[in-house]
Amino acid sequence: MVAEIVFGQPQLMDVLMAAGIREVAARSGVSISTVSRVISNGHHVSEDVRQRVMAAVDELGYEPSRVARRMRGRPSQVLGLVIGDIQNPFFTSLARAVEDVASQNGYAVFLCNSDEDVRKEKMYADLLVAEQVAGVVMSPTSETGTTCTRLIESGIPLVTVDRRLLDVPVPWVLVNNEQAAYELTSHLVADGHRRIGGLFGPMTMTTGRERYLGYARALEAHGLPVLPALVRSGPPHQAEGCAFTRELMTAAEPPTALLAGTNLLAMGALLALRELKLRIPDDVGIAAFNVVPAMPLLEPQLTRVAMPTYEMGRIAVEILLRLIGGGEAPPQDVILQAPLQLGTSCRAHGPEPERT
Amino acid sequence: MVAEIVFGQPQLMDVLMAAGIREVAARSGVSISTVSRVISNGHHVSEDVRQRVMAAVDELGYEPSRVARRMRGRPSQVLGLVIGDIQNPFFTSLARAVEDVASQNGYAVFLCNSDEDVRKEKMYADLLVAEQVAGVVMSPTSETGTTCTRLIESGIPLVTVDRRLLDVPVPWVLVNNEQAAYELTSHLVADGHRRIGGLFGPMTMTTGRERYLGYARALEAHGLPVLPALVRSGPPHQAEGCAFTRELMTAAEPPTALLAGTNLLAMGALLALRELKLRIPDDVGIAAFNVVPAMPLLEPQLTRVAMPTYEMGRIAVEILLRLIGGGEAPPQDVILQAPLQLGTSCRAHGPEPERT
DNA sequence: TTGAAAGCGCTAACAT
DNA sequence: ATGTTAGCGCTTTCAA
Repeated sequence: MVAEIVFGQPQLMDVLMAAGIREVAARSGVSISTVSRVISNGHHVSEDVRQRVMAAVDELGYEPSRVARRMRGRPSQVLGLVIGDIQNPFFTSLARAVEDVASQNGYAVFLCNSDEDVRKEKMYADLLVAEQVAGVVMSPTSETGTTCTRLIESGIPLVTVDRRLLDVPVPWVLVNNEQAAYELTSHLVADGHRRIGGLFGPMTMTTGRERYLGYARALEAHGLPVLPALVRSGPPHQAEGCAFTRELMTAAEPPTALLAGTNLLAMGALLALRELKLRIPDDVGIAAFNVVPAMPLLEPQLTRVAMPTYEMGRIAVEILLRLIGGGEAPPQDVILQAPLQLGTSCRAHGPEPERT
Repeated sequence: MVAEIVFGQPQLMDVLMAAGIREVAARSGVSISTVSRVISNGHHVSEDVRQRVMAAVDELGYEPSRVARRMRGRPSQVLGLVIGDIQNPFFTSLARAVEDVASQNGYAVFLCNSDEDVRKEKMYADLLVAEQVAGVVMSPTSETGTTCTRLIESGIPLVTVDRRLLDVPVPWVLVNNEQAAYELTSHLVADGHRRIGGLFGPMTMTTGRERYLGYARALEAHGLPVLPALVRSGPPHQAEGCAFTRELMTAAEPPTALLAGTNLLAMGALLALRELKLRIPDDVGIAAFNVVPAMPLLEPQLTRVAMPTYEMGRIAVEILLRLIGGGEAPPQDVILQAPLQLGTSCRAHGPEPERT
């Protein structure tokens, strides 16, 4: 009340220019350190002063500069998210989870698409250091943490999702890839398939390798051979899913079913099968990792393991925040289960193909 | 060469600790201001010194703190992207474009999901001010720029995409919504439909209103009445698309075709039609704005206008960067065309429904 | 061409 | 409980 009169009518101008801590101090008649105390923790300030300062803050629409705070070594309120491609539905959902948990805790997040390119990933990792982010969630392109050395040296907490780094001790959040692949493959076998093609991501990544191992282990467990001719591995994109499927299905002895190791490989496979006029599941069975958003519209429904993408993102950030807070107990690595969901895409065949 | 000897062997330690400008200065035997000049613009430094400094930069793995630079009022290398929901495929594609162009120009981008919630949008707008971002791309939730006042006062350039702000002069990038809706509707009419239902986003947003206007104008142009009973408007989500479609199709006099005003409304409509066991296009025709990623897998292919989402994002950032650079010519608003793509989802009906 | 010094907006010792 | 002061890592006058 009184203050308004004492300080004349600078309101109009002050509101126009983004006010700093000094303006707030002047307006409430205290020093800037008192203002800092009020807005930082509120300790060691009389109620009277607190009120006056908060009033000035409101009137001036003051917001402390997060940049200046970071300069003072305060943990910044910013996280980095490094993923392959936000357009991959798997990462889209993950990103949403990360942003949700981050914003709930007052953090903003940098979106970084690596395109599975090590150089771009390193560029972003270094940028995040330069931006002094408080922590990073990453789905790394390579199994070695070479892109993250500077990040790690800087002491910035890092958590990986979906994939692991093998040479640095970084907490991770994954699904049980091998088991999920084992279950999917076993399901196809139980449905009567004997020649099962496998489409996988690169064997240089934990995901591709582990899923392949689950596939191979399942075949062996059922006394079936693992035929290299039926296995394809490469960049986990739609184009490769298409190409691999065309190759496999137009070979002399095509498989009777396919296991698609990622969502985009599955998308590509479905497109190729349509192009080849092969019906699902009559001509070929298919089971897949992960799903696409339009899943409910597809006919038939795919038998699949549903990746807990949102959960993975949520948990990763929670671990990260604990690390940033200087967590007491060392945060654990986390393995989530990816539940098998039955569709109608791999109906049992007879041991001999039925002639029509 | 010489420097390596002169300065002993601090390499090991220096590399471990993230080096600052001081370490670089010490190592190259110059002052920090010289180092700054070298890494900033390179002006007014002798070639000899430049070389020495760059060598030290390399050896120490020095990267200037982007935070400290921002403190000095330098335009930061950070953009903000405020969208409804990264999980909406429309925004996913937009975000990818924004990140692409941004990273090509050395910018990082904050991902901000507003959930079409004015309060969350304002929270983010203020946060972006506090982070001193260089500019913001926003798809605003409201037609009034109330959430952006502080942003605008701070002089941070803003460009809106897909939607416009009516009360503040902010450049925008849109598609010609009214024309696109007109074309889609005309197409349905040409295919023999007389009762065409319309599903739209909120009429409080430019997109919803303009698309409704195009729909209404097309009906009138063909001598058809605009029946409020056949029009629904609400949050442009899948759930509403479902609910609206159920309402319309189970009414006493259901429409013979639907116009879906957004991608998620279309998704919902397709789900509801499947649930109601209505076949497309035999039982009901449908035409839609925008597409879903799994579009190529859908049967039948939808007649639709393809939103140039990536283009919109790209152009928005280009305008933004020009504004940040203090562009000479005032950047124009941009209207993109959304091309009509024909599918088989609205096949002509006879004037009288055929009984089976 | 180079260096010394001020200061961006804030926080955290250290005084009072 | 409050104020004074010294920086955080850089850029940028201003001198030399």
